[in-house]
Amino acid sequence: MMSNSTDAYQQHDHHRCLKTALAQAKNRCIARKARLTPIRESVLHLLWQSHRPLGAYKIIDQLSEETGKRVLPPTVYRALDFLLELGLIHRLATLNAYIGCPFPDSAHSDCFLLCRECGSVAECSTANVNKSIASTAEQAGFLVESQTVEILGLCTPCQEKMPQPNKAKPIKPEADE
Amino acid sequence: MMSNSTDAYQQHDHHRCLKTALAQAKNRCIARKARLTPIRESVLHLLWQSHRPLGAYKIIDQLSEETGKRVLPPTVYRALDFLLELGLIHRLATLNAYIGCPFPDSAHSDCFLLCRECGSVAECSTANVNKSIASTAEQAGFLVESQTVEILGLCTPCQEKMPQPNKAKPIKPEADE
DNA sequence: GAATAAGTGTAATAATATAACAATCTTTAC
DNA sequence: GTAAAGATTGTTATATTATTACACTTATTC
Ligand SMILES: [Zn+2]
Ligand SMILES: [Zn+2]
Ligand SMILES: [Zn+2]
Ligand SMILES: [Zn+2]
Repeated sequence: MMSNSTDAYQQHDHHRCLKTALAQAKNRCIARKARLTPIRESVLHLLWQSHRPLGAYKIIDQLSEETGKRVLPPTVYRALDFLLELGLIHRLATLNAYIGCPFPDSAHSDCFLLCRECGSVAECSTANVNKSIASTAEQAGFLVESQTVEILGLCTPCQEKMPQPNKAKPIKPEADE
Repeated sequence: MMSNSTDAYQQHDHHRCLKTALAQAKNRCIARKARLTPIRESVLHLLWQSHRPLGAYKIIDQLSEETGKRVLPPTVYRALDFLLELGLIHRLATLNAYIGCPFPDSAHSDCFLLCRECGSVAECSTANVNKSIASTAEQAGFLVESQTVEILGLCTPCQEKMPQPNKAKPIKPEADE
C-alpha cells in the first residue's frame, strides 16, 4: 500500500514534500507539454503549504494577499482545473476542497483519509479497496470508470489526544470565547 | 451483498419501491418518535419518484409546483436534514444531490453506483468494501468513523446501449441542436 | 512578423447551502 | 382546558462554491 499517512499527520520535513511536489509537477508539465505558469505554480504551492486541503475561496484570498491585487474566482478555478487535469491535485468531494497529490506519477485510484480533528488528509493507493470495489460493481453488472473514496475519522495523533473511548466525554473546561 | 441494482437500472415495479420506502419511513419515525410531517413526506416522495438523485433546488422547484406556492430553501433543507438524520435518504457528495435509501432498516455503510449515462444510482452494502477500507485505514493508523464511496460508471443496460469497446467511437449522426 | 493558440482579466451570474428570527402548530404538564 | 414548552414552518437575507461570456494579453507556430 502506498500512503503518505506518516507524513501527513505528524511532524516531518514538510519542506521536502513541497520540493518534491513542485519538482514532480515540473516534470509532468514537460512530459505533457503543458505550461506551469506563475499562477498555476502559486496555486500548487499554496495547496502544498500543508497536508490540509484548501477551499477554492481560501486560495483566492491567500493569492490575493500574496500578490497584493484582487484575484478573481475564474483565475483560481482555471488553475485548479489545469492541476486536476494533470493529476497534480485532487478535489475532495465531501469537503469541496483541494489538496496536492503526493503520487502524481503513479497511476492510482484515490482513497483519502480525512482527519476530522486536525483537518489533515492522507492519500492511499490500495489494491484491496480497488479490488473490492471492482468486485462489488461486477456483481451488480456495473462498469467502473472512476471512484471516490473518502474516509472520515481520526488520525493516530488525534486519536491519542482524544478522550478515551468507553469513558464519558469530559466536559471541556475551556470557555468557548 | 445487499443491492438494489437490478431495480435501479431496469424496468421494474417502481410503485412498490415507493410504497415500501414510505412504509419503512413511517415505521422508522414511529420507532424514533419523530414526525413525518407533510413537507417531509413530500420530499421523501419526490426523492422516490425514480432512482435518480435530485438536487435540493430541483426539489424546491417540484415542491413549489406541486403545492402552488413558493417553497423556500430552508424548508427543503430542513426536511432533507431530517430525512438524512433518520437514515431515510442519502446525500451524494459527488453530485450534490439526494436519493432515497432502499435499506433504511439495515445498518449499512453506503456504497453507491452512479450511472453517468442514465443518471440512476444503486446502493450496495458490501462487507468486502468495508473490510478493505477498514484494513487500509488500520495500516495507516487511522480510525474510521464514516466513509463515502461513490462509484461512477455505466450500469448494465447503458453498457449495452453504448458503442462497443475497442472500436472507434462512431461519430453521432444526429445534430447537436 | 502575422496568424494562431493558450492563458489571463473582468463582470456577471448560477448553483448549493445556511443563519437568524418570527410565527405557528404540537405536545406536555398542570 | 389551558398555559408553557418544544418542535416545526415561514421569511428575509446572506454565505459558499462554481461557471459563463467576452475582452485582452502573452506565447507559439509558421
Ligand atoms: Zn508534508
Ligand atoms: Zn488528525
Ligand atoms: Zn424502483
Ligand atoms: Zn445507466
